[in-house]
Amino acid sequence: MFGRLSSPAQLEEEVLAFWDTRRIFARVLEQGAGRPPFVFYEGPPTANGTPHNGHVLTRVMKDVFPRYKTMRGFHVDRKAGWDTHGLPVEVEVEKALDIHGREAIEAYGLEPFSRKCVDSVFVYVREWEELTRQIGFWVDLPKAYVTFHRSYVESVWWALSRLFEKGLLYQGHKVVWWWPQGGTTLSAGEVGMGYKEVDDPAITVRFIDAEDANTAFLAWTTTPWTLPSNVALAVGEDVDYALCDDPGREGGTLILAAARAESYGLVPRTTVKGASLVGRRYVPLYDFGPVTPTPQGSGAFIVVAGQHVTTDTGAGIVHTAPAFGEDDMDVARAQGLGILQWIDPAGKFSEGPWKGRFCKEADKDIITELKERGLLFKRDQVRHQYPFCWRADSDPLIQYARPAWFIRTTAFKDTALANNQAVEWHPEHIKEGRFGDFLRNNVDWALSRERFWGTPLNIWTCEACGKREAPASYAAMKAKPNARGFAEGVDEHLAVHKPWIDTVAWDCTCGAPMKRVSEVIDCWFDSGCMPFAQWGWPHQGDAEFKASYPADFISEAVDQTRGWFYSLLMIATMLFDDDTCKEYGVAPVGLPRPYKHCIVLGHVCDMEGKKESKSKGNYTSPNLVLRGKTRLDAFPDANLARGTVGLKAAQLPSLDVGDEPVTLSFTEDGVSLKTKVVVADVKPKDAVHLHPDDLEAIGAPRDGGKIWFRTPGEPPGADAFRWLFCASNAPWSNTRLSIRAIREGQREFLIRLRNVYQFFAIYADIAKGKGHFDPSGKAPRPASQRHLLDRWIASRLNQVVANATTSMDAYDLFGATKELSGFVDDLSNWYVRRSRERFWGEGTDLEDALWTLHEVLSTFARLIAPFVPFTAEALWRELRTEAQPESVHLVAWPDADLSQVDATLVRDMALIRDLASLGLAARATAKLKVRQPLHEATLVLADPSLQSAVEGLSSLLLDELNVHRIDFAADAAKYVQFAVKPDFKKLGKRLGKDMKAVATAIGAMDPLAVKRALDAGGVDVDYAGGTARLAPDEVVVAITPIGEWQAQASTAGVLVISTVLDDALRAEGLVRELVNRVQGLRKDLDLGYSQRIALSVNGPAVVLDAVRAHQALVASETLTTELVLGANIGEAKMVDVDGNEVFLGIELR
RNA sequence: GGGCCUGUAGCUCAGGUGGUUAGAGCGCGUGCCUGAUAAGCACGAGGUCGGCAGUUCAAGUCUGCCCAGGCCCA
Repeated sequence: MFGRLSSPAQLEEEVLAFWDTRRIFARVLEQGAGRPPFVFYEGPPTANGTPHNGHVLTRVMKDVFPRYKTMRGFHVDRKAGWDTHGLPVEVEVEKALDIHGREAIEAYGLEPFSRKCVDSVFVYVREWEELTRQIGFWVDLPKAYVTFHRSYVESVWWALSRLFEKGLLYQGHKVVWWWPQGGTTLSAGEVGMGYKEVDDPAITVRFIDAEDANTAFLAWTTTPWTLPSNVALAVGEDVDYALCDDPGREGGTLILAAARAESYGLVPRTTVKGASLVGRRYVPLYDFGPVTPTPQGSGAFIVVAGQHVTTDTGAGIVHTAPAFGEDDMDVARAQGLGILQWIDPAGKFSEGPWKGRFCKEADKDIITELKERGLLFKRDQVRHQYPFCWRADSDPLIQYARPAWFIRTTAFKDTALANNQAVEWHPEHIKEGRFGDFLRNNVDWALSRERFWGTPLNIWTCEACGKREAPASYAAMKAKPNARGFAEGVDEHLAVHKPWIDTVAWDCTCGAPMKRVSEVIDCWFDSGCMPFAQWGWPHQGDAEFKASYPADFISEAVDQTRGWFYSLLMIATMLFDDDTCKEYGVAPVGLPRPYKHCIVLGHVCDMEGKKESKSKGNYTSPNLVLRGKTRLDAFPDANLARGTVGLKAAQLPSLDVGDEPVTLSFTEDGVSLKTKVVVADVKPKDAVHLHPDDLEAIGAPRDGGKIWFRTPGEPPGADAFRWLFCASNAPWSNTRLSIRAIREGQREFLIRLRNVYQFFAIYADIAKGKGHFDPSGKAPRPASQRHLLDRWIASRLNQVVANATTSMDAYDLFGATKELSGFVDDLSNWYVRRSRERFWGEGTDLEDALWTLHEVLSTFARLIAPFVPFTAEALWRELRTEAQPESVHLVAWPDADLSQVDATLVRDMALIRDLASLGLAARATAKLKVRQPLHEATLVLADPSLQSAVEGLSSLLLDELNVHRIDFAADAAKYVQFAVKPDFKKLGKRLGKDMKAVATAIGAMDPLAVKRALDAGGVDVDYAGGTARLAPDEVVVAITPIGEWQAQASTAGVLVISTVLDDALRAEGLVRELVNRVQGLRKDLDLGYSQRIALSVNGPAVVLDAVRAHQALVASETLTTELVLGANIGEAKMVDVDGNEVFLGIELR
């Protein structure tokens, strides 16, 4: 028996259970041992948040290609990984502990804090593992690498140690968003949470020219407290600057951007280019102390050129205080300006008259003081968005330069660019666009972070002589002279973290103690070390590393361009040059490294095209797609009506349930309640509102709790989800996700395919029961001897195999899936549709049909396995023979057998399908339903040479159109008129400018005459520029129907149906109607597909006569062994047959 | 403000190297078929291919500028 396929969600659970009990994934890996490797790197996700739809996309992509390559004969190791370090982790822990800032964390204790971080990174690991399983992502979770594990940290240390030894690590300043009251850096995400609209002073200040006390530069700022730390003024080199009379100073001159003069009420006297101002010196506003020089020098108090200068606001001359702005710092670094930082980390002035005052609070006094000195030109106020601490919202954040460690990546810019050249990016534009651009503008990597939970920077400094060392491992530290302070009795992974690592010390050669710097590192550096750190290399895992470097394939979303794609490439560029490879016994990898192909994924968006985001709530939980249920926080809301559930407005379109109710319950199998979805002011993420009485009704506490939320109908399941991401558009364009879109793709592909299988299963079982079909036996006939339809579908299948293979080898997923959907359409809407009667028959043709469909389906199961692994597995399980592997994922991807491809047949069949369309359209216009047989259809082909092709396949056309005969019109002119036009593509190249004139000329000629001339070998066209002789293949002859014929036309030709009905045809039509009614009754009675019956037909003579004339047909179509006419048997039912009252009786036989 | 991407039917998307009836699915309307039924088929309505210039015999396709949206940076 061929089993029927379960509903998607159930089918998927069954397949998952099968994979588990039969260890299929493990066996796939075992089977791959010894095969050539295809290397895949998992970009580690972080498990301290729930997985969302974007992660589903990534995981699908990371699954499809390894599955494909496995089936193509490669060994694909798939080591999972978890990203566990970094600021987001700390933030989550701070939230959980309700503390914030350096002091609060230190007060809480660094040891328990780090332990909390470890717990936090795996809070949602079960959700991740469950999603990974349900979506069918095969990845080796038990062997996952974890970035905080000691072996991983020590690999990162090795990398840093190498960079240190090469002199590529240096100390400098990095401008960060700083929370002075908390003494902490905030992440970009945290800064984004704290923007408020505030009023700030906006002042324009005179900077007096050092050479000419009458001239002043005007600069504008909203942070007066940064003025004492000014070191330069920046101008745009191409910007026009105006010299104006200073209304506040007799004989004075002001310089500002010409475009801004009017807004200050100033009239330009002359203008000069910014470039001519560069190098002018000015008098510092204050003198609190010397400038701290940068490595390049300290040429402060000078006019410099800056690319960031705009003339949108202010004076078009930018006050530059590198300690308090990133652009300013960049300029300072580039120009060797030096730094002034008269604000301490607590945000207070460290020198001068305002010493001890909080920076922002000193603004007023600074302005007053400048006014007294005559330096204030104008005072305004601006209302703008300014960030505050998201936890303490009265504390403003400031941009603040902190000492930081850098990697001199700029020294590798050229190599990195060359490396990038060798990477195959999908889509291609990333190479020169987003990524190439980023590399060309490379700045040194700011490596260190003044935080707690991260890989500790492994640099130790001697307190006395300043000597520095960067040991590459824990063991190397222990081997140092008088090494001490190693954590005892602490988890080995924690021991390599703060604070335990901070006590490790040893003696310098000078005898003084060496202690570690306090910083941890950017967690992007962690992830970029993943190719070797996942194996703990070079301290361990030598064979594993060497076998898996570099990667053939990685894939992540586009936001990783500056993240993982960069860290991987830059670290590999710096560390794995040929010399290093030789030193470590790694075969030189050359370029690219460490990845060859990268698919850059677009974002998953809502139906408005907005990126799905947690805070907006404009997304659907993947669980609803996969299993139709998810857990949400329910909050009581007495404003809601009973029986309604409140969601965020943004969630409604994504949920896409329309007016249908959703079902809520407290426990998974508990009391359930159907509720209508309404909009409510829901604040938290993943939450709903519910009336307290409703909460109580389902057994939940009245003040809320976690509940189960179920959507109506069958959930689409993992394969439908995967198929959407594979087949709806190219992976790099954004996907607008909705349940509706998932279901649409599901219907078009999965359900259609499933229907074909169910059809096969029904008839294969019947035939098997009669001993007519045995898939484990030998096929009765080779494919070449079978029916045209069989040969056609085999041709199509092998074409699809060839094309899909080519596409997948080129990483063109979308192209491959388009081939597959096209094939399911061919299979369902033509092969099965036109072959139905063959499956009802018997004998060799039945066996051929069953064999063909069986072969096609089992090959197709292999073809779809990488994309929809569940459906593929279920199909394979039903179709495979005992001798074949038990899982489709243990089988090879099919090879295209081009000897089976009959390209002419494929072309001819396309023509027939086109003609069938014409016929159906003609019938529709004539209002003749298909069940009514017609005498004939007359065909005029645009290309008469195709006549024999049509004749060969005409029986298909006869059946599809229900006509008795096809005529090829001898005199085409009787039915159609001709129109001729040039083949623009062919002629355009030859004629060039004359093209238009020739087209006009030929259009004016008698089409019939042109056609005859062409038939005779060519036509001469006279036009303004002379005479052109056109060959037959340079002119397109189009035909259109003439007169009132029941005709339809396409480029293939014209098809005319005869509309004349006689009594015999009517009788035939009646019989087909009657058969249809009997089949309906059989179905109502739920009769088996091969159940024989006795049938009585009683009614008007016209019906009885018709049936009498076609007794054999009626009997065979309805499996009637006894036909009674003009009397009733059993409980006869009245049916309508074309307006006739007919009684049908059925009894089993 | 900069970079990259996108803009084609009401919606979601296809449309190598420029070539003259711009396609599909969904939705809508009409009709049909069906012993595959959680289906299927056909027909119809629906398009100034974001806008404006330019190159060309010929532009959805190439170039420039603009507009709108998305993402990443500032």
